[in-house]
Amino acid sequence: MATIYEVSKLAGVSLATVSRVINNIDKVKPATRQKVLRAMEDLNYTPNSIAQSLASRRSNSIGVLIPELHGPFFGIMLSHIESELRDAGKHVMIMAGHSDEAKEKESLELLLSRNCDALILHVYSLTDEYLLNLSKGSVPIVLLNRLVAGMEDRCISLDNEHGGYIATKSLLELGHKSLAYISGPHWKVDSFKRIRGHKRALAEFGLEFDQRLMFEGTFEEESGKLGMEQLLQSGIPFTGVVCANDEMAAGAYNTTRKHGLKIPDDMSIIGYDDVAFARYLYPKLSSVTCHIDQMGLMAARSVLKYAYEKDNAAIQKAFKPSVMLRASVDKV
Amino acid sequence: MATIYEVSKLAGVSLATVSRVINNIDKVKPATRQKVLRAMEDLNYTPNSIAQSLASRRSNSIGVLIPELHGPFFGIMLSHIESELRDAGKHVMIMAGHSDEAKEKESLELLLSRNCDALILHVYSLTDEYLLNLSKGSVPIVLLNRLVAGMEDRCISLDNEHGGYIATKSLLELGHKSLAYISGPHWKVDSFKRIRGHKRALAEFGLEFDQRLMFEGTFEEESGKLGMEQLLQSGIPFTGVVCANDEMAAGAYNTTRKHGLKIPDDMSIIGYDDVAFARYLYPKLSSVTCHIDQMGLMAARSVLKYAYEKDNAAIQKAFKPSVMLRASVDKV
DNA sequence: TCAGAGAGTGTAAGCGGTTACATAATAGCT
DNA sequence: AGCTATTATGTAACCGCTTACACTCTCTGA
Repeated sequence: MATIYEVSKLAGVSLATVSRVINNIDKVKPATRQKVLRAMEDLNYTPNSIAQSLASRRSNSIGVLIPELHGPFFGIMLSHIESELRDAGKHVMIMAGHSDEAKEKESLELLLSRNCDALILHVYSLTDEYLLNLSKGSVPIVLLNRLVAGMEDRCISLDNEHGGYIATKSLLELGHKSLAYISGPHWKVDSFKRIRGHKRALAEFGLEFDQRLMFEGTFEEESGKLGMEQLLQSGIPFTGVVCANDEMAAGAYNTTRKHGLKIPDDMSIIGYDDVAFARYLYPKLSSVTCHIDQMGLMAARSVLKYAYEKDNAAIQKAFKPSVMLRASVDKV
Repeated sequence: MATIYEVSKLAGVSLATVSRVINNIDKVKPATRQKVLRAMEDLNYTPNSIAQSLASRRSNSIGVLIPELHGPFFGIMLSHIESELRDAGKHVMIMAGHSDEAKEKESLELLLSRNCDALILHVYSLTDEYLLNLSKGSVPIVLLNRLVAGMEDRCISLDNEHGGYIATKSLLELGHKSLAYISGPHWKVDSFKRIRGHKRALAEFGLEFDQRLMFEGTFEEESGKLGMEQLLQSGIPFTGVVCANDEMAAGAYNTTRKHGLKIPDDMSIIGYDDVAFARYLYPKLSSVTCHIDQMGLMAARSVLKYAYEKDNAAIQKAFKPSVMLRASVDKV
């Protein structure tokens, strides 16, 4: 790999001038610029971005820490973050935190030690306190799907309580009087809030929450199957089930059919997240759409604003999910 | 951020000694090591990996270039690459190439300029020649889902012709005599090879290939719908359809139902890739599984072998897809 | 007792750039 | 032409770390 030194020698100018040409800063006489470009071309030179980063204490790269690299949810988010930043000439360093405190911390430190200009964090295990403290450092951080007091302007958040509320409400409005709920792990704050919304909707319609119609799943398809199985066997009658994500809803479909029940005639089902495959299911799954593409986009824009002072695009911080009703639900 | 210099001053030793402690190389007297560790702790010091990388010309990071960040396929692959490498203390820099030559090249150069110790490339637009040339450079590269002559030992490849062959064959073995095919874009080599396998299976069973039963889709659900629509309207009778991926199969499900046909009674459908949601569909979608998890794993191991001389795990280079028959197909 | 070996540590020259500051070249004006 | 204000370029000190090499101490064994 050629270095800037070789370029400067070939072009007959100083290191500084080459650097100026590379970075397009300061004025360089057109003729000189040409000589340098020519030399760069001849040597097939690419600046070493590590060296640039060390010297300039900037890296043009944004660290992104998400729970997992797979899954329909994160992929979309990542994809939008990347394309927006790439269009702005920045690039992303992606790491997975696996919802594990040690790993999240380790990844975070690595991203920092790599001179990331900013960080987009979608983390579960790190505490509010830790994040708040981090946000006081010199590297701008943006939080995804989280709202931490004291740094609201850096949070792209989603109102999970509202999501749980509208999911349940949309079924109640169809006349359902008894609903089951398949939730995610209770310790996850997202799960917890959705449940709260569920209860609020029930209360609003004058219905009692029945603990026996609540199943705690894992967000995986298998637990949707299992949950539906247990709910049906409980003997408590219900005409609809609200699932805390689409995978579990897919599992619920499976069990429902196995019991000879028709969707939506005998059982209305609604999911959450509205991932791509919700529309592939038959009947098409109703779901709560979380605007993950938009959230990704806004995280990217926030970074452009806070880390690079590019303040030309509107930024939405707080998102409210909305319901997509499809063939999986019906009047009772 | 504290620097190595401050640590050395606080510990009362030289920079070199601190560096030795950090990297665990050479012998350092236990007492000295303690002093250094103590100082590091006190200053809450983390080595600046950019500087480490520049000085050592190594980065402990592997560049990964894939077509897209979203989609069920790439997510799984990425996920496996990342976890294997992470277990080995390495980390990944991920970029998306968007199947566009300019972007792929640009991303590649960025990864190189970031001192990546090795590269895992899943690219479509770069030519064999370019890749072969690249592989002669000093940075080890591993190719995913591609076989380039002259660098076979660096290729993790998948036999797409065979995949197309077994997909079709599995339907023919069930007694089908007339099959339609919904393919991906013909210019993509993967699509092309699968079609070739399809034709080979037909020939083997003494069946003529009928161009009118071939639809060129885009690998997206919508084109599966559209393709099935056109195929059904063509008037040529067929009892099964082979789809070049699962998304299009999902689309085909949709259209098939709309026409009042039952799956698998009236129409057998098989997909390709065997992504997660194939099992969520009803009836469960038969598919060709590509072992993408394994391919990701092997790519990671190859990197460990070629870039870090870790040669302890077996590496499989060539993969053959296999058929997963589920409820979406039946005897005719 | 002393040379030689080995262990432990320090010195200083990079790695490939950026950038404040100094200096040289040119342009603009009287 | 002469002087100043700009503009263009060069010089050299970093950025934070690694590492070849030199050096200083023990510790052996003859």
